[in-house]
Amino acid sequence: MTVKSTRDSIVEAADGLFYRQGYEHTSFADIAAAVRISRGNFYYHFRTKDEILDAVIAARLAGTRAMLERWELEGRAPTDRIRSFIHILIANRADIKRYGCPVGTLCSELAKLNHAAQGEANKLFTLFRTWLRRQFALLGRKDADALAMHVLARSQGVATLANAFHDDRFIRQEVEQMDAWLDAIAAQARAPRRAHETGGRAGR
Amino acid sequence: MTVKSTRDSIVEAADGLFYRQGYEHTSFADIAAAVRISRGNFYYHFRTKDEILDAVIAARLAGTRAMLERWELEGRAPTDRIRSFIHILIANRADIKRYGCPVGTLCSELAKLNHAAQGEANKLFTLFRTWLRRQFALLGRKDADALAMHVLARSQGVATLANAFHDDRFIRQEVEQMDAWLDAIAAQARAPRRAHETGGRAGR
DNA sequence: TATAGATTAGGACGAATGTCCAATACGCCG
DNA sequence: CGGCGTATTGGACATTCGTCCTAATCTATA
Repeated sequence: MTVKSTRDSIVEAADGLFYRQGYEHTSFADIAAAVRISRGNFYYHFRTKDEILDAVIAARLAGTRAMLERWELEGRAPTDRIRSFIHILIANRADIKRYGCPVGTLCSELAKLNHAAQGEANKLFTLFRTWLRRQFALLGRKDADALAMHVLARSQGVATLANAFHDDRFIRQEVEQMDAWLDAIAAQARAPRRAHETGGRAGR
Repeated sequence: MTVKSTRDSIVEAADGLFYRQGYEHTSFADIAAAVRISRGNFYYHFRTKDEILDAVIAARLAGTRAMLERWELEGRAPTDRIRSFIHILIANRADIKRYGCPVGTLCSELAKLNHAAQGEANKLFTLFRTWLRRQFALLGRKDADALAMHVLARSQGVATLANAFHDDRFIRQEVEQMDAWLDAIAAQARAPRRAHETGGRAGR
């Protein structure tokens, strides 16, 4: 890996600042100061703030895709892979407590701003959604999409509350529950005849 | 009810704008225009933007307290009351799809701004949390707080994803699941000896 | 009606913002 | 070395922001 280009440095710094301070609250000056370049140079690479946002979202999409591919290779069973997803709540708990979920908070902010990049940002969610859906489908679930949305939603909720209450134990508690829930799904996949036992359309 | 005072009109308009556009993205001029008063008059009632935010949060806290008391009176059994909470997702689904949860999005934004009013805004969550906890405690649950946080988290997650995907069916689906989950809890409350059957520390 | 206090209007202020440009420095190839 | 395209600099710009002040208007009481 060669030396980072200025453009990449800008995107990287903007990414972090957008996450920690929000998109609108981050100024050109903030990013330029973080990269230690002048605002003029900044303008050479990106003509508008929206362009930076587009680049940041594109970078996040690429990063997410790479991460999902990694999980796909590392996890043998689909349940292992889904667990990889659930456990980012643990791995990133320090940041989540302080800044919430990078995806959820960005999409929420852009929705309020009615920003043109809303659609692109939401693709981050879609990426996780389709990936999770495939994993559940591999477990033979007809309701794979509903399950994927369910896992996504619970993770989002945990992130939001962990952010508000700065509560570490709560995160672990909820992750434990989601693990148990996932175990039940895995058990159903091995003995599909008794799937009705746990009730609920989405396999709870 | 007499004519609304100017101050109350300001708080009401600011409340709506903060919800729909976000706190930072809403300017003095926006609020003044919504109330149809001059910025000078505005300044007479509130000297800083933070003061308006404080007033809006105070109003929301009062409104929430009143709503919880109403639910307390209307619902005979604790499960009925908890269901009242869950079903605001349905009642407010139009707004939630467009702007997310008023509490969650405000707290998230203030966290990123590292705003002084974070603590007050989080009290909105605490209000729901303690109220839900009491309901679960009335059902004889030792893990009432964990259950309260669980319900809160799931609602937050549903709101966030409904906002991102503008999905109505998803909301109904998840509410159905939460209803079923609540029914199981109610059944356990009636037959507490078999509570271990559904497993999970938080009574899943 | 006169007067004091509360309310409203409209504009001024500096700071910060996103955007843009002209001038300079750098690095590679002839 | 000379020249050319890329990269970088620092500052100019109009606008908007939150904040603040003064003058005018309304309202109620004496």
